[in-house]
Amino acid sequence: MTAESSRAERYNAREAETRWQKIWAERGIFSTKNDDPHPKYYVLEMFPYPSGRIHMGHVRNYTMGDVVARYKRATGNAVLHPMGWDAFGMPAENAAIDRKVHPKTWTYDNIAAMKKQLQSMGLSLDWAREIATCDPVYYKHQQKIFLDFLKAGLVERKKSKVNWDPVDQTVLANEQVIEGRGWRSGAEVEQRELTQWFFKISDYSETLLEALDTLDRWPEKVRLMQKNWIGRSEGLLIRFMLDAATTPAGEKKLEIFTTRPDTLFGAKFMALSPDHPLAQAAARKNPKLAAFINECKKIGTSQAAIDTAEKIGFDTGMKALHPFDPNWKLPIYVANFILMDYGTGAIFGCPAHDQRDLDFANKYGLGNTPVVCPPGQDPKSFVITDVSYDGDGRMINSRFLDGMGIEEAKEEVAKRLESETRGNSPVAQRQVNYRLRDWGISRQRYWGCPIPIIHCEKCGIVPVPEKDLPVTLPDDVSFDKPGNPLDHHPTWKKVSCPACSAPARRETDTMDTFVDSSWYFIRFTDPWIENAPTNPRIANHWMPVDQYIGGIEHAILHLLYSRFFTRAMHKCGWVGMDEPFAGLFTQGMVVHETYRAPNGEWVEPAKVRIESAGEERRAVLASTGEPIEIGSVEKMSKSKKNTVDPDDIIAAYGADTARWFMLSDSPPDRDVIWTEEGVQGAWRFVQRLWRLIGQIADVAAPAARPESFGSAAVAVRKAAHRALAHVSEDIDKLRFNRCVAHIYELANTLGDALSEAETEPTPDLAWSLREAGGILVRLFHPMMPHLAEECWAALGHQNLVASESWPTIERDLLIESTMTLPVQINGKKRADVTLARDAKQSEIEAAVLALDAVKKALEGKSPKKVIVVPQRIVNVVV
RNA sequence: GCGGACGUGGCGGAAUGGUAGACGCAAGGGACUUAAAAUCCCUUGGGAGUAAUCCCGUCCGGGUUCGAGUCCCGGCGUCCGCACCA
Repeated sequence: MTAESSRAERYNAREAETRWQKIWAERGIFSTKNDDPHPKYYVLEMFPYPSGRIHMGHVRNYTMGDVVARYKRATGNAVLHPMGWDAFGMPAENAAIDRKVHPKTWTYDNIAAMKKQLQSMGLSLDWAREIATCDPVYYKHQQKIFLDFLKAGLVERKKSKVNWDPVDQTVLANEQVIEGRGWRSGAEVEQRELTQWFFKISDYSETLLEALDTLDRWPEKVRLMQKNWIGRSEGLLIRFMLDAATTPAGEKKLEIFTTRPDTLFGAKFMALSPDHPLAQAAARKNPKLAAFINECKKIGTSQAAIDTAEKIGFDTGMKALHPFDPNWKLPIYVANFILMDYGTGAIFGCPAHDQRDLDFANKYGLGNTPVVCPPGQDPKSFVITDVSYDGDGRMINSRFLDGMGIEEAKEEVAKRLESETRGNSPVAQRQVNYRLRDWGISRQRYWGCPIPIIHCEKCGIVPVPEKDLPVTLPDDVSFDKPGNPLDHHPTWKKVSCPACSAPARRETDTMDTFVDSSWYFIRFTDPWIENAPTNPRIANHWMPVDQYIGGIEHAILHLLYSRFFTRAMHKCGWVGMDEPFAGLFTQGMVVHETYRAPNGEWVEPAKVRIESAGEERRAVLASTGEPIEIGSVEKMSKSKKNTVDPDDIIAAYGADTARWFMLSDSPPDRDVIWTEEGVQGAWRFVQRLWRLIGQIADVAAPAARPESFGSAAVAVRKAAHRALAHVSEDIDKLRFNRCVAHIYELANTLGDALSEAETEPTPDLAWSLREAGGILVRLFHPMMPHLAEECWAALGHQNLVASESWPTIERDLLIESTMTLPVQINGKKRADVTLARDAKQSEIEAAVLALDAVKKALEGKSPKKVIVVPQRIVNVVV
């Protein structure tokens, strides 16, 4: 075949990519109209924090989203695919402290730089909807939402123990403490008692938990993590009467929460949190107890200390009466391991069936009585010493419960205690407890959304009137002193009370940045509306997000907050649904080998040259040839210097190569190993596609579809439509690595077909090659959009492939007229048999039994059984 | 401790209970070239055999099934999440 074309031999990605990006922008093909009548599809990737430069994780995330967006557009949807900036946060303030740059300047410079980088990736984003959360135009509405939540009873100000990050000098939510350390600073978190603003997420514990079952397009793993985080447990709230002789006057009863009321006859002691009111009351009369409580508080300053602290208790001398036996008195201890903010802050201890209670009882000589006997165990010989038993069994030593199963016993105890009253209240009631705590949103930092509240001596807490929104951050702040710059500002916090005009103080805490990201996806639906956070009609049109893509690290934090926020905004009328993300996909990380010089220093991949001699693979310093040790494959990080800069890759190979490699090989939810060889492979394929399409463009094909097709043409057409069917299905299921494989297969097939056609191909084959080439280009367009445009133009099309619709599958071509069935003998493959597709069962059997291999195996006997699975396989059992 | 996921060639990985290893990478051999790059062709799970072909093979041990990488039971290993939650 001749290829004397004027077309460039090699595809110049740099030149072509900027050219096509410009054309897309000029024609505005990615801007989405809110009144587009096509079925809506909202695809969203988690918006980035503007740290300064994008990293490979962003490239992977945004490539996946872009594939979905372009595919959905091609299949006839109105696609909403916006981008913005999670722009408030500590790093901007750290930059201000370290480099004397204003957080605003730093942030907006970073946004500009990163936007340019994202644009160089060729993402089909609607930039007209761009949002920065640090923009007063955005946070004005967030303040309005805060005030709405306040009115709706979803905001609370309360004093509580909070997680204090001593490095960032701010409070952190429970979700933001990872292994006892601040999620951003890594500093050991301390416990402090402060007055804070809280969102009452715990009001929604039950719905947040229950609705997880409806999120069938979320990863099981994420749903499970949220379920565990919400931590529902069902149990019984039991009121123990106190022994009047041993307790202070006025204290009559002690409430505890238990999930094991069945073990009530195994009780040996009661334990109170050091913060429990009864403990506090007793301490006022008992200096030794007061000293003990003080001791507990000292230990509990850092999370690490709590983890390692020994379980200690103090016998208060008080006694509680067993609910089923007023003569049975249980000693009441104060113990350091009882949490005040779970349940009632008090427990009854059953040492035989709870390891922690057993450790405590053994330490203080309280003994134990087993009340659940494991199946097959003789109750007389069942003894607990150091290991408690928490398994199933039959009740023993438990009076009227004896012989019952655990569940039966729980029910019996509940029934009896519910119907019994002491004073005016029942002895017990069924209760559900959650581990989930309210979301503390106060941050003692500057670069965040101001909380629109004024503190007045006379009027107390006064919301900022809506006409005064936004409460904007002052620009003239100083970062010289530690602490909150807003607090140090000479005038900003001094205001007059909106209610009584007296001098008052502005709230100087700002909101947790996770508030900013809890509703941005709703704002994207109409980012222009000025007088309200949302236009509910438009929000309800686009929401929920059909496909959300981001990292697994947000499995709890951002995703749980957003689910809460959507419910709360629903309550306030800003949106009409509870769940923000119908589909969620969590992508894996980008990892890379690490390299270490002989002096122990980490070396950047860009400075390393890999040399392979046969099987061996070794690394040297590119500049000197000095040998370098190849270390383990790890998440790209600055500390190990194993990062690759997307800019460098795009400059060297183009965005399409980077995008293609990101989607190849690894399943998208697993980690992908970035290798130079892999990028080279992707780059070679880009060039190969360009040559292949060039060759196809040179084929003289008839304009009209031929009447009939020869076998070579049919083979080409079948390959194209098979690939089309596979790629369509695989994009739908986000299996990009398989899409890549099918595109390779089609390219291989077309390459082979071209080289097999020795002379100029027959008209039917030429037409089929053109058809297949056009399908191929549209198939790889979502992954490599610039190359696809270039190829589409080379094939003679005047329009943009980005606006072209997805090819239509000709189903007839997927059906073979003959089938080749593998023939097994006793489950092992021994032969193939090719038959007409519609061959009858009896015909298949006859053909199989006539095979030499089968005859040989049968040795003249008849088979025990012949299993024919239509279209699949035949198994002969001898 | 509790909960979950995973374990397939030299590597990344394919495989509705139905031909294990698609596709890519790496490697080896060859063609083209003065040479290199680029490109193209061939080989590539292990073993036996000139060959046809046969045997073994999806972490280990059992089981269900005509048939198991896939389902069930029991181990081992790796990774992740939660962790004084009563």
